[in-house]
Amino acid sequence: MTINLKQLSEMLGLSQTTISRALNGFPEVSAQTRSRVLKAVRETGYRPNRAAQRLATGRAGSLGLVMPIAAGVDSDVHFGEFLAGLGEEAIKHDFHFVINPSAPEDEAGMVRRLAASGNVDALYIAYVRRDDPRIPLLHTLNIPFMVHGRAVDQSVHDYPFLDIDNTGAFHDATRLLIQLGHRRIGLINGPAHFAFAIRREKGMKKALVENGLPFDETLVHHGQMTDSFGHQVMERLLDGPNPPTAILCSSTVLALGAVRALDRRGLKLGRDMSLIAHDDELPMLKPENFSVPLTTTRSSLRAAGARIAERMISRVLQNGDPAEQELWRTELIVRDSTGPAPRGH
Amino acid sequence: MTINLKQLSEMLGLSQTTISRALNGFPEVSAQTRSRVLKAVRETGYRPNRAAQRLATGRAGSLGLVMPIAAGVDSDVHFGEFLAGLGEEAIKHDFHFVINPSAPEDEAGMVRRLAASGNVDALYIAYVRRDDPRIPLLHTLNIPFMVHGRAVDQSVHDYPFLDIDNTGAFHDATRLLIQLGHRRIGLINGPAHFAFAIRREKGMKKALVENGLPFDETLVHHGQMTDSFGHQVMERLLDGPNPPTAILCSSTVLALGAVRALDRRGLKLGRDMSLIAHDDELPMLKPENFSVPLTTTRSSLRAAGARIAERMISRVLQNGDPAEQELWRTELIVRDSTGPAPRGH
DNA sequence: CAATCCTCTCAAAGCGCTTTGGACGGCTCG
DNA sequence: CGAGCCGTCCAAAGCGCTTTGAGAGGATTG
Repeated sequence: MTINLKQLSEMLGLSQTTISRALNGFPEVSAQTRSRVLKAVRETGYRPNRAAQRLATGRAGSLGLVMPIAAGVDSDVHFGEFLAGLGEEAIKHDFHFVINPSAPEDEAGMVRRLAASGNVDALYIAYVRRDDPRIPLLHTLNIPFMVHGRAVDQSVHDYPFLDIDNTGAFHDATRLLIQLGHRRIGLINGPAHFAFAIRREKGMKKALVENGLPFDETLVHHGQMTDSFGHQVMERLLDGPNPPTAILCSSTVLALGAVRALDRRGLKLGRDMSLIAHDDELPMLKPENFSVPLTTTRSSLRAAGARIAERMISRVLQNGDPAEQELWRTELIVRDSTGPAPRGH
Repeated sequence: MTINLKQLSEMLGLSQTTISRALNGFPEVSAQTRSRVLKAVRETGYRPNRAAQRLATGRAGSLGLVMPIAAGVDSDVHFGEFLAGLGEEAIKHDFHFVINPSAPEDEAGMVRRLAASGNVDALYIAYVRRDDPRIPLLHTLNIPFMVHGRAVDQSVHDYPFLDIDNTGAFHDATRLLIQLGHRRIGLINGPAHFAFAIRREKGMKKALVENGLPFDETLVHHGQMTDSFGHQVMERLLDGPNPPTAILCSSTVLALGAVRALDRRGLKLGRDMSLIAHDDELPMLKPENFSVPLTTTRSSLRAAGARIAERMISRVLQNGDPAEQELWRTELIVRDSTGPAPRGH
């Protein structure tokens, strides 16, 4: 139903070439012709067919991402926030994104198919694992890509990524707790196979070791970043033989559950228990709005999304970014959920 | 770098036609040839170029959605959950989706462009307004579409949608509160221009009227569905001259903030104040995990996403769905956040 | 044994765009 | 005045696939 180039060219008595050039800003079209074309486009509502455009040019303004999904698997709150950042930037350059849902176990296959399908200009991957097979795979695939995060033990190093300094963040947070006199510190972390979780644990461990404190594995728990998991772990820790006096949480969502467990027992945050959470700046859950405002390590997930889109797009448009690697430091924001360790410990 | 049909056909000494047919399951290819082709495909990693496929067939297995986005606008937690449902179903049919970010004020324009661009087979719209201009627009656009929700005052009625019975949900919830003896009931709702918010308010009003109770506008508040807004409204209501004894919340996220306001004042949920929230089944925030488990009107957003994908795909594949309209009833799940109205009221 | 029917394969057209390699006037310049 | 140039425009090729219409060869039929 929608009009195409050929029809438009017949209407105007011009060649398809001229119209194409007029639309794409080539200089060899007279001003008069160009405005005639633009007027006709406005009136007819003509839009170039993207598939044809892509076939002809090899690119069509789209970023690809694979979204891990499965019937039983929970969706991730952080995904929406990240997408918002990505979109915010993409819209400036008239890019859209193609989301391919994929079973978690087939992510590598989906990446490969997405790249070969030829309908994305660049690829994005996240939820990086320790030694993520997708990274070497992408290297062989000959398509621009960006990694959100970075692998831990891997021979491949020269790939473009944006990551936050997870180790540094949790190192700093732990050090603050130690300075406040805490000796037993718990960690409620994300799933153990994710690189960010590995690094956060590492940062915590490092600070403990630097200060001559033991690292107690029983205080560390990995799982889904949900309210329920935070609650469950906190309960378990409090019921343990020798509960910690401070807790690190990998997300404010986990903190939500953890705090609830404290409330239920009448324990006061910042006095009976200190807590520092990592804050991705989810708009629906602000650390300053907790009953006791939360001390956090802060880094905007949305800003990361925007930056990643920016870099992918500039690579696609050939404006550089030769495998640049970016590591963002997080901010340690001290609020009321941290306080001196209770006596008797 | 990736191999194409022509190269593959030369490798095998077969025509492109035969390979295409072998791959797409046409009967007129001998079993032997077919398996030879499949073997070669496996070995070379050949994938048909989607853009070419789309150009040739007119379809390419993609659903389009526009995502409202802007620099200052918060991302919506519910979006990710919905997307999960959509993806879960899409993957079964090897569909992907194309997300076009759009400034909220240009959503109609983006819908039009997306339809004309020809790179989606069907369109999805959500965040329906009272009299949403996108619906009549889609009607003229000659592309399959699905509306999540439905408009309120609109001359156009014959479009395919999936909606939940928002009026019924809040009617039932309100009736329960009235039966428990509540006379003053507050409502913390989503943004006032959204159809779902309008219907929820209507449902509440209806129950009040049916029971001869007055509808007090000062107890109704509209805004972003965030923790902060829930908290802010609850504080304001409690500080008012004649506070309600029960509250309806349009989301568990709003309830989160509202409950926090109650906790801060030492008010006990289910005793000093009753609360019913609408529950979209966000995995990160379960009503049964609140300090006092929440009574809710429940409906799975994820299931809605899956169903919408299913219907769009079946329309694209010509398997029917002649403008079918679906209205899902919600379940009223009674937990501990509702109780008899306190005496003295 | 010729006529017919399958079975399997192919060449070529076409989807809607971009881009290459001219072509055609009207200028300027020596 | 003819060579060269510039400003505009165009015809046609090509992107990688699907699909139409046909053909070659072998099997089946009367």
